Formats: sequence, C-alpha cells, structure tokens
Amino acid sequence: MADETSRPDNFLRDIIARDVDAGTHAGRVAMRFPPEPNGYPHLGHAQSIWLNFGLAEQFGGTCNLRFDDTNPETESEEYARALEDAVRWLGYDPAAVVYASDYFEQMYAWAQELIRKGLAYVDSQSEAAIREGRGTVKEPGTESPFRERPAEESLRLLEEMRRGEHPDGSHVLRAKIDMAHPNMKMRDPLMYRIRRDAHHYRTGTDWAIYPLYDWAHGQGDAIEGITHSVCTLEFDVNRPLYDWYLDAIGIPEPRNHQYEFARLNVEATVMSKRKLRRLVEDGVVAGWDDPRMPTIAGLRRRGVRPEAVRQFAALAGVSKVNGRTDLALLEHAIRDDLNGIAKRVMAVTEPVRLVIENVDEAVTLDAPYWPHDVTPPEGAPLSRPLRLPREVWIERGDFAVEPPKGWRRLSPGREVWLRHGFVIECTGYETDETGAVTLVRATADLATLTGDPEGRKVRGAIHWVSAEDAVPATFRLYDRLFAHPAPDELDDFMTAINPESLVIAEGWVEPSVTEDAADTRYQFERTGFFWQDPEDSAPDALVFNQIVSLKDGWAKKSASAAANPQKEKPKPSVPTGPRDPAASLSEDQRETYSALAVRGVGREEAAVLATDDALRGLFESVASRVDDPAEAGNLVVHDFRRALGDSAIADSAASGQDLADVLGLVRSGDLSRNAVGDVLQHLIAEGGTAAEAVETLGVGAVDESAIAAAVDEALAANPAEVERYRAGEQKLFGFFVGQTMRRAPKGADPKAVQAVLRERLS
RNA sequence: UGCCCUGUAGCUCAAUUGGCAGAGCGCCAGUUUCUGGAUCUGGAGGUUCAAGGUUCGAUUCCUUGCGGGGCAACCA
Repeated sequence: MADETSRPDNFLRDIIARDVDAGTHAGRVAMRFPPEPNGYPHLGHAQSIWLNFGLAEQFGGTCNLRFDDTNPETESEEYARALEDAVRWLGYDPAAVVYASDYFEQMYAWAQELIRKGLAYVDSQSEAAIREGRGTVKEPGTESPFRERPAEESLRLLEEMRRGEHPDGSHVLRAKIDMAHPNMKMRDPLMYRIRRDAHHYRTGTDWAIYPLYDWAHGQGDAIEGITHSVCTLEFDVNRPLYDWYLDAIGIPEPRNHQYEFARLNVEATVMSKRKLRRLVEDGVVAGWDDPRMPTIAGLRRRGVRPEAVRQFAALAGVSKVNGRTDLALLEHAIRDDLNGIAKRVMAVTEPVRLVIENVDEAVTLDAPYWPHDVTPPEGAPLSRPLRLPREVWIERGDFAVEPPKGWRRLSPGREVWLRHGFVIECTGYETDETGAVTLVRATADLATLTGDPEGRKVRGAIHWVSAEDAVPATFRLYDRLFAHPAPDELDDFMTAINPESLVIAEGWVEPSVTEDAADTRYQFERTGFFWQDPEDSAPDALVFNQIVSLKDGWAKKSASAAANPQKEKPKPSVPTGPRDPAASLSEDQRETYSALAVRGVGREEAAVLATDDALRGLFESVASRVDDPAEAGNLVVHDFRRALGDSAIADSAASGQDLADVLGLVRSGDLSRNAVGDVLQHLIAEGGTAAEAVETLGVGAVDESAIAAAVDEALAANPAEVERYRAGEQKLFGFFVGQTMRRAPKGADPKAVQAVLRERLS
C-alpha cells in the first residue's frame, strides 16, 4: 500500500503498540470495521476504514469487515454491498467478510446461559413501563416486577419468543445488572426484542427475536478473536456493558477491549445518514453519488482517488475531541495526489473570442503536458502538438477593460503570454449593446515564439484553445454544498445550502483529450483538476467534473480586500478570585476538614482527606508516626494516590508504617524526593519495607561523583544549549537538570544536581 | 440533581509519560516560474481554559470552577 503521510502518533496506535510490546495477545493484532448496513458509506466511514485496516496493516495484523446487522427493519443487501465496495475501493482487503447474524445461534445459547446463571430475565412490561422504570440520568430506576421470575419460566418464554409465539413488544430479554447504576446503560439493558414479522436480509424469517447492539457487538468481537475494538466516542458509556457481557459469558483475558475515538466532521458538510437522505430526497443533489456529497460514491464520481481519501484521513488525525476538520485539508490532500499524475491541458470554460490580427497561418506548437517541477509518471506522453491559429477562445475573466491594481492578464495596451505560444498585446475589443465584451483584438510578437528574447519580461500567461480545433464541452464546477461552516449546528441545515455549489458552464477543450482514456484526470491549466463524468460524458458530448479547483491567490486577494477583515476580539477574562477548598464539602466533612487544617495539613489536602475515609485512615496512621501532618498529608494525597493508580486503597500492600518510613528516608537524605513515587509503587504492589524497596529498586542516595559525572555528560551532549545558556538564556537551567536526571542513577537528588550544575555553568 | 469523555497556534493533531511547547494545513512575505498553481525559503500566530495545590521543575499529577461533547431508542 502506498505510504500515507502518517501522523507521528495517535493514542490508539500507542495502545496497540504497548500491547504488542507486552505480548498481551502473543503479539497478535486483530481489528474489525463493523458498519451497520443501513446507509451509504461516507467520509466518516472512510476514516474508520483507514483507521482499522491501517492499524492492522501497521502491526502486521488482520482486519475483518463485519456487518452489524442486528436490526432487520433498516438494513439491506444494497447497503452492505456499497460498504464492501468502499472498503475495497480504498485499497483494503478484509481478512474475512462476516456478519453479526452469523452468530445469532451462539448468542442465543449464551443468553440461555445468562438466564440460568440468574444474570438475565424475560421482562413482560410494556415498552412505556420499561422506559418509565429506567429512571432518568439524575434519578435511579426501579426494578421490574418480572425481575425475579424463575429461570425456567424465562427460558421457556425466550424459546417461545424466538419461535414467534408472542407479538412484538410483549416481552424482552434483559440483563440483570443494577437499576440504580449511575450509568444508564447498566440499568438492566435489553438483550433481545421481538420483531416477529420483520424480514432480515440474510436470515429471512428464521428468527422472531433480534439481539440489540450491546448484546451482539462484543460477542462478535470475541468470536472473531478481535484484540482491539475501535468505535466512536458516543459508545464510551457502553464500554462497561461491553465488558460486563464478556464477563457474564465467561470470556477470559486476554480478550477484546473497546477503545473510542472522535468521529470525523468536515467543515461545510453534513455527515448523518438522515441529513444526507434529505438532500437526496429533496432533490438538492442529483443522488447519493452527486459529486457534492461527502459519500464515497460522491467523492468517487467527482474524480477523487482513494489515495487522496486515505491521505486526508491520516492528515485529519485521531483523538478524543469532537472537532471539525478544515475543508482546506481535504482539498490539499486531493490536489497533492493529483498534482503528480494529472497532465496539464487547456480548456476554456467561459469563452470570449480573441483575434490575433498579424497571424494568418496557424502555428503548430509542441506543448509539454507536464510543468518543469513535476516528473511525469512512467510511460506517460510528454507533450502533444497544439495548433495556434488566428482565432482562439480565451477566458472571459482573463480580459479586463479597466484592469484593477495588480492585474497580470489581458487588457487594452497590455501584454501577456498565450500559454506555450507567444506574447500578445491587446489592441482593442468589441462590445454588444449591453456593454459585454464580444471580441478581443491583439497582435502577436512572433519573436517570442521560440522563447523569451533577451530583456523581455512578461508577467502573466493565460490559457486558450484554438477556435478552429477545440471540442465543445460542458464543465460542472463544484463548490462546497453549504455556505455555512457547520450546517448541522443550524436549526435547519437546509437553509445553508450554497446556491452556487454547482455551476454548469459550456465552453471548449483542446482536441487532444479525445484520444485519452475516459477516466484520465487532467489539470486544466489555471482552472483546476477535472475528469469526465463517468455517467454523463460521451465522446460526442463531453462532460467534465471539476475534482478540485486550483488555489487561487488572485481571487483570494480580491476577496479579502472586499470583505473587511474582522479582528478577533480578545475573550473577556473572568477573575475567579480566591477559592475555599472546603466550599463543596458537606457539613460533617467540613468539620473534619477544619480539624485537619488546624493540625497543619494543607487546605487542598485536608479537603481531599475529608471526603475519603479510607485515605484519611491511612493518613492518620502515617501522621501518628511522624510529627509533621502537612508532610504526611502531601505524601498520602499526592504521592501515594498517584502511585496507587486505578487500584483501591484496600488492595495496597503498603502500611502507614511503610509510608512513615519513606518520609523518614527522605528526611535523612537517604531517599530523593524524586524517587518517592517509584518506591511507593513498589510498596503498594509488592509489600516489604521501605528500606528493602529502596534497595531493590536501586534508588538509594547517589554520591557526589556520580552526579558530577552525569552533569558533565549532559553538558557535553548539549554544547549548543550550554552556549545559549552562557549567552543569557537562563530558562535552560531546567533543561540541564532534566538531561542530567535522565543520565544519573535513579536515586539522584535534583537539589544536588542543581548545585553541581550551578558550579559547572558559572 | 447524577455519571462518563474532553479542553495545547485560525483548523487538525504532537510533545520521549514530570525536564527547551512542536508539526501539517491555513495565513503573510520572499524565491522561482510562460499555470496568480506547484516548488523552495522565511515569518507571524501560545496566559497549554481558569484559579489554587504537590514538586527543584507541571501541557503532563491533585482539587475546584468554567467551556465543549455524550448517556434516560424494544437504533447502532
């Protein structure tokens, strides 16, 4: 696969790399792209495809294409096919093409198992009652009266549901978790619903019940041996449920885990299926493959190549922040891709006739297809003959009766190059009764035909086509579909439609194009990249789609001169003022807080301790052994808690005595403050005494000579920085400390390092 | 009366896991040019959301506040 400009890193790559290094799945990486076949694929899918398949590729892993077809009412074969086409068009080959519906039988067996284990039950409440019972985001739910139904009864009902003996909505299967769970997804989520009369595009009427997303997704991942299950951000609240189901059916570690990233949004377009459908149904666009659509089909018909789409996905990057990517980035990726493969030819989209008065016989030029700075693709023709006769078409926009400042094109009395030809000077023009220019007159300087004679400097060059030889053509000039950067944030996104998103122009193209393959991509010089519309173009009626325009410095300059540049106003800074750390404490907690503060514990630390009984217990245990409550508070609240990470205090093997010993070692100078974290981590995980931990970790006090050696090494390795420091860049001192700490033995005391550094650098 | 995710340049993302705040795109200049493209060079642009705390040292750890997003479908 072609090399994309790859980002230095993204967090998903980091996670996978860490797992591979740790040998978590014996180094295996298995991804999957899991679309629901209920709509046409778009740029967002493209990024997901790039991410999943690309990541798998990078780590020598596999990636499946799995259709998440658990909802028979919205899904179809047609969509599934479009999705698979998109994957292959983007250049990826799935290790396997699979379907969630392949696993229905297995999922059913697991569901029975959950019922037997008392982890699931058939609920016979109405849909409304279930909704009611779920509570709200701020209030706990209530348990269903069917929650304790005997397993045999649930089993029997489920079997009947499966066979279609119960009408839609009469029963559901629910997991038995916790109706008061702060995460709504965990309040006895539904596993199966009845869709008795639905016709699934693959399983037909075999099933009368269908699994819900959560009860299907992780299981599919597990069956396929997926290692990293990547999905979009809104599923982060589903992750606990994903893991709960895997636990419930007994999938052991190492197993599949879910990670979330932010879906792609692009400036001036919409990406939701609903909105895209509205554009099609309201006739705003010509169809799902209209070149203005952000669909894969649209991009494809526009003439964009998969290389550009992949490049764009890579450039856009991956993170957990919802943002909106500049359209300029997409356009850049497209231009960058086409720049090296599109031959340059000439076409005039808005023609006006130019008569060269001193030319009678046409001149035939040998015009290069490629500019000097592009190396042509292998085997590509290098040039074509071009007839330049007395009359040619030029672009209406390239002639001005009264040229504005900075004009480099034609106007009365001025000179320009006719691209590949000679310099002409405008001698006059004709207009019709409305004042519109109908014809431009010029004389050629034939001496310039073979090159630029000494001392002649003509700034501009305009493109043209022979009026005698050119072929008529229709040009579809596409622009952004929406005139607003974020149409989906509007009350009605349809009000933001850009009326000029498609301009159809009738003009002329040079005859050489009729000899090219129909899917040839061109740059029409000074206009943009084009190709023939794959549906509507015919040899005797050429239709060209603009893939992307060229960057137009002149248009930008005139536009920005017109619109008065508005300066961003500085955001008003709201003074926050001093804060009471105890402000959000309850009455009781506040009392505890005050007592701690009086004893000398820092206020921030006291506030933390007041809300956490377990932590406060540990603190008291430490404080009773050292006579400095402030230090004990800092150690427990900051160092200990950080070292603890995600584990619980109860799981810590470190005692109050151990922590007190650590403080003692710091005080006596036997342990650097810098190494406290490592020692604590060791004590928490392994137990033992503080002294032993220092010993095993080798972070004991470091003698002066070793520090001096590290300092010298650090300074020697960064001579330029030393010079800058000596020249007055004081802030580099911290940099040297860091460099030295990295080289010195683990237990080195930064204060000692600084002392040596100061001496060496003075 | 909640829970989760998340705030770094105009935009999209980095920052060797606590040690000189960077890149691409965009923008502005200059270079080059028979494409106002491309190339090449340079530049501007930062209170790392804010205030406290821990630390020799904080974009990174802690606390609180503020902003953005998500969660109450028998959708995914």
